Amino acid sequence: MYEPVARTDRRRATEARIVDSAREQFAARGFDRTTIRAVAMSADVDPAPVMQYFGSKRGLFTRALQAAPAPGAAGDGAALLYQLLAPLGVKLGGMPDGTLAMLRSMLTDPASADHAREALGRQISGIGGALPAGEDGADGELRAALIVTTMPGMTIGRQLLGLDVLRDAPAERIGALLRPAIAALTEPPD
Amino acid sequence: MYEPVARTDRRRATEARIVDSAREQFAARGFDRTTIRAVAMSADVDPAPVMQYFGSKRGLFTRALQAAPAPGAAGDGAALLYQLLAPLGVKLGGMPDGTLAMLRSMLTDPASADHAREALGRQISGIGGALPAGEDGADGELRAALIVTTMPGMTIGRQLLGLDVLRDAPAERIGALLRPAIAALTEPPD
DNA sequence: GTCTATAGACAGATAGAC
DNA sequence: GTCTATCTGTCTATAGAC
Repeated sequence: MYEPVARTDRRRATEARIVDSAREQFAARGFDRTTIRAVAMSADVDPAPVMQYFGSKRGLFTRALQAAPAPGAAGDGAALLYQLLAPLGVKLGGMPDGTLAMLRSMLTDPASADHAREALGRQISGIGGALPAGEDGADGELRAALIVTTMPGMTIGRQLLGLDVLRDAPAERIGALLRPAIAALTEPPD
Repeated sequence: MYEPVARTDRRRATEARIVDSAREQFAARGFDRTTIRAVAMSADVDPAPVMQYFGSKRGLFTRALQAAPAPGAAGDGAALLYQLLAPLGVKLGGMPDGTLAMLRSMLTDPASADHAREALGRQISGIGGALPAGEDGADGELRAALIVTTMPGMTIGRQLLGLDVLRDAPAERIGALLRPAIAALTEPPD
């Protein structure tokens, strides 16, 4: 009761350190191969408190993902162009660790797959709604899906697999090359 | 010595059944979450012979991948267009299980990552060499990489994550929409 | 040759000492 | 509140019985 603030602060700092370490490891190794023990050691704490704080390994994973802003679903036309490029990871030269953690685990961990499906689905709906519909009934959602899936494709090649050609290329160059391709998908087929 | 053929045939048939089950499971769950036990049960054999036949879990995984033809590196111009579309999984409406197994595991299993890196690298080199170089020195390899990484991106969305929009769309439609986008990447920037 | 039984390792989670 | 020690379960891999 005499130093509640200091104690709470220490606790918060420790939690933050654990979450940071966890996010790095989840991004680097995926959910399954990341161990509570390794995270604790990296954060310089013991494994027991980690369980105490977050309840379970999955709880820690969820917290690590939450720290990174989930790709939103801005709806208006102005946000469209931003949505086309920013999520591609081109602007910042790389996706944040939280997103990488989700991408890394989405193919092997069902919960991560659900998370990814929902996040990508939101992006597809947002972009698809803003795309002009083709006269032949071609709905924009499919074109939006193809645009959106370009993000994980390139991010996987560039950051997760580390393909030399993609990793060495400056972000602006990639953006410049990608822009006309995305534009082609934006316009309805004739 | 009296029925060597029949015995060998039985053995071959059993091995084939095991490899088929393994390929399905590796494609569905990835390397880590696939267990020898589950594969054996699915193939209706006991786990012990599986180890006897393939030496290790990794050996079984390798065999399961080998069964599927690795994306080749055909070099001439005629193969280029085929390389652009066939690996996209559009033609056949889906990638074979062996490829899905590799894709599923490449983000969490280092050996699978190496395999994927090499396979994609071959495709990039093959296509990049055939692409016309830009006058500003923009090399074709980067554009080839962006073309090639479209494959895992779309396949992940369509088959591994199972995004509704992509899964429900007919393959020809996807191909038709993708063609102009790929064409935009094929031509050097001005 | 095929299968039962087990060894050995390592994970997540928990209970109790300090 | 923090950590040591342990429990429980699951896996790969191996050795030995039939």
